Amino acid sequence: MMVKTRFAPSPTGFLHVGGVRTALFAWLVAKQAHGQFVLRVEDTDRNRHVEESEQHIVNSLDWLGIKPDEGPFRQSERLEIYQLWAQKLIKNGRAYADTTTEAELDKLRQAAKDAKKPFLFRHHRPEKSPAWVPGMSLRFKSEPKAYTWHDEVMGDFTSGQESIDDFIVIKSDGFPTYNFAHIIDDHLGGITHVIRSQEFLPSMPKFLNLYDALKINFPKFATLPYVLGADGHKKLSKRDGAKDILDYKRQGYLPGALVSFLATLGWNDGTEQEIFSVDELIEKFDLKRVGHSGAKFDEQRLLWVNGHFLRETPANKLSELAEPFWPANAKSSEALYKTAVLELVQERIKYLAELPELTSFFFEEPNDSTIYQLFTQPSDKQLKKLQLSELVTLLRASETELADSDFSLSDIETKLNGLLDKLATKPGILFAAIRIAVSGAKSSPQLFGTLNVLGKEISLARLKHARELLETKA
RNA sequence: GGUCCCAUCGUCUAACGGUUAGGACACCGGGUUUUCAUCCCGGCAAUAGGAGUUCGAUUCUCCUUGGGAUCACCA
Repeated sequence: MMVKTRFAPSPTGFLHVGGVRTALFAWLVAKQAHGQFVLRVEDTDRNRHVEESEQHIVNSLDWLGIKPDEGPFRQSERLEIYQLWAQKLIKNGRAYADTTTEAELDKLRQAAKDAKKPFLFRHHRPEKSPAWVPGMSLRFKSEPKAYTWHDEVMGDFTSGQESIDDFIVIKSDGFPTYNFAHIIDDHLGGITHVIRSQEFLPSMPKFLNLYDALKINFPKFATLPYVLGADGHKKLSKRDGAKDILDYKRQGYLPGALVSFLATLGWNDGTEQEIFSVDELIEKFDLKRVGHSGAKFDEQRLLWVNGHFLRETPANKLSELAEPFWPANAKSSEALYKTAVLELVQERIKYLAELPELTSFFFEEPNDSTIYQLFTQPSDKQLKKLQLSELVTLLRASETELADSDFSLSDIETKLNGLLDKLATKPGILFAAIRIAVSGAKSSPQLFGTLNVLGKEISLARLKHARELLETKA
């Protein structure tokens, strides 16, 4: 039988890393078995429905390369199907119209709570209920029994009849509940592996009871532990500030990095490998090696993974990816120039949205007061010992020396190393001074490359400008 | 409260019942003869507690503690 998995989000907002990981694992299971992956939108709650949500979910998965083979299906478009199965249930005496009001329900629940007893609706089943017609809610008539089942991740479970109860299958608005619809859709869709997060585990017995009533065979189940928020120990949720997965796209994270990071959040292959390509994941992923406990979402680690992927990206590909991230004043710059700049910062950039702060001085003159401040209050210990007049001398000498250079990388190196000997000064001093003059930044990419990319004209002009700045203040 | 799930460095995690409890992120230190970064080397740092089974327990069992989920006409 062909393996078929699904991801079934409800369109109530954006997708966050927790949801994405569930989708990823389901997708990996399908791809590994050369099976199919289905996207199903569980839009049966009209109150919580968010219009743009479905498109957002599709876009998110698409960005990550998690492409559905089928779907997106919408449950809201399959109402007749659920009606049909509901009738089947009624015919078999396994569902009844429920006319209990909300107030009555509250009262029953409160009474159970006061008595410190669990609330079970089946203890309050009406003796006889009216024939079910649309506009009424329909409740499943459970037949409590013990169950034993296997979970591909968590192992074997047993449950007693105390955890089985009657529950609503069709709401009074005519829409099915999750509890009902997902079972029918999975069955009709030929889903072989139901992979979902932990919050559904306590509901398993009642699901199983419904499978039985519907005469549907159990699929395989796989329960994934939670992804937890970084701050607390609670499951990641939008309420607690979980980020939209597309925020990572906007920040210049690479989909491959997210995928690798998310895959290893709760799973590993037993080796010491830390970074995985998608192909490796498809080959190596194994539900049996998914951990049982929740995993905190650690942005630091994601940052590291992303930096790794960024460094591995070929130059031409990186240029393409970086295009939307350049600072505004880079617009008029030539592609060749930007590529050269990018090459210089590639090893230090963690996410592409850092590009402006890392590269701004390549596109605009550094700020005078920043330069002045860096010279007068340097963080560098060696620089700190120098008088302004000494700095002026260093800068002037650099100008003279570089005026003769053809500004090739090797010549810049030769000239400046030569100057080091001439002035009998330390690289830590001379090069730091040049760096500040030219970049107005306390750190920058390697100096010779920076000068080379900036070019002779600009480099010399900035050296001169910085020197004059110091002279007027000296 | 009932039911259920979980428990190894700060974090992600590894360890056929036998290891100096391993790796990675973060942090700290050193090196790669300019800074930062990369890369390399090194350091810090963990089996929640208690019983039991066993020659031997991170690993199996039970209890305690702690954390979490769930008990909706939400999914």
